[in-house]
Amino acid sequence: MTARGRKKRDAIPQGVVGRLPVYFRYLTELAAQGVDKVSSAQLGEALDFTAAQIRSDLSYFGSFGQQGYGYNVGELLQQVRNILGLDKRHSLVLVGAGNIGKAIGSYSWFRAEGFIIEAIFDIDPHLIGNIHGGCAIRHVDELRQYLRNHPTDIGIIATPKEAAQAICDLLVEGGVRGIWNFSPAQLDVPDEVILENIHLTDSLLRLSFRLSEREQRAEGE
Amino acid sequence: MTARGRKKRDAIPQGVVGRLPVYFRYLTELAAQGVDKVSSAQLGEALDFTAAQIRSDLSYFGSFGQQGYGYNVGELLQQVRNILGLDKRHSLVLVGAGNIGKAIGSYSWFRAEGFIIEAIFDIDPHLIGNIHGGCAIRHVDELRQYLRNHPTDIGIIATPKEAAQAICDLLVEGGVRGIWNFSPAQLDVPDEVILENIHLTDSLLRLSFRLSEREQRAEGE
DNA sequence: TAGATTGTTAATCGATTAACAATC
DNA sequence: TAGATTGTTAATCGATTAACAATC
Repeated sequence: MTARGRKKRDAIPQGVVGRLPVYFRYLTELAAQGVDKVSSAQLGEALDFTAAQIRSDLSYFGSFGQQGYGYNVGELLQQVRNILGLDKRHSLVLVGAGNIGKAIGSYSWFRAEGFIIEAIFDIDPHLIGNIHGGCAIRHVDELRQYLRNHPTDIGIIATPKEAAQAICDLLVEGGVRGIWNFSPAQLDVPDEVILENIHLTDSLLRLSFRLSEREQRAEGE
Repeated sequence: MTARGRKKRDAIPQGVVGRLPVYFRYLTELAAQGVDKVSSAQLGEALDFTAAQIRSDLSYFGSFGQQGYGYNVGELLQQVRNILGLDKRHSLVLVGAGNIGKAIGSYSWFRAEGFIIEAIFDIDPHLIGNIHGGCAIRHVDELRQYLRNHPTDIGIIATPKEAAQAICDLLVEGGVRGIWNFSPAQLDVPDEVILENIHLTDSLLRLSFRLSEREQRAEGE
């Protein structure tokens, strides 16, 4: 089966999807430094993967290198950008204008890469009308109507846990194709909607686990 | 090899570590609902894992169930809490009091579970002295001295990318055992320090990737 | 006791890596 | 051309799952 053949048929494994952004970040850095050539061995060294894994990952999407040379940084970066969907503009709505919502809304990287927050919603009457990053904050009651009039790719959920599923349902009903969830809730979405979670507490618990694992190992010795 | 034998010897696989916080979250919910019994089949159904995987995961740490009955929710939750290290208090410092830093600092869940932010640092003179969550913000120049006087378990990095590695080095030198990194930087830490990243941009890129993957699949049909 | 469900072993599946022919 | 490095195949490794004896 050819690489191109695989592209349309099989789903890309989780592991590969997880590494693509890492490649993107590093290639961006190399490009900024003016490096114009890189081999899979060099990439592997820098990112702590094996060279074989990098070549294997990239081959899911095509043949971007040249035997005896390696990869052209600018060209590979462009390919990875396209693979990640950064050649398209994405429209977003942000629900929840609390601390996390504000932090997300003010991250300029997103906008620079084509992820445009078109509207912000909150339930707190005191916040309504405030301008945040060029966006007026609207009442969450307007969300349904807004989505009817403004087709939206991605809904960001930055509400408390209790509100998250209801907001998620509204977003799905309103036709978003992806949900970026910052609440600690375990959300239910239909198969056709992509759910990506940032579970801060899970992350801290993994860290905590590994700390005690280390401790116990140290004691055991 | 017995389960208890494994505990001290082998490292716990990534996958298991990733699922433990999910078990913890769901068991907490069950306990709050007053449920007192649960089987691996029921857990699997609710969390979308196989029953065998849940039993296998738990068996790394011991035998917490009873044949013919299942698991006692309260008891299992307590065990998982201990496994995750939630039976210990953890001291933290937060570096970076911008939007993300403020969001993290105001998450009350952390404190409730024993993760206490003891000090906050920033480089902006305008912020120094401000009180945030009961903590005065100090200048980052004091970080080294602070860590000398206050042994600290975990350092949180919520600075811009450019400052992250330098802060990381200071934290490591100051003796923290874990780093919780919110900057987009790819940090270098020595083997004995645990690094846990929240890479927001990677998360958004994974979502973006899966959206275009879907699109292309839809077109292909 | 009969029914249910654990903890663990063996079988399966999938992902990673080593090796190498192809070729720049 | 000789040296280097790709893309891919086959071998290896590890994680998941099915099955079941043990037993509450």
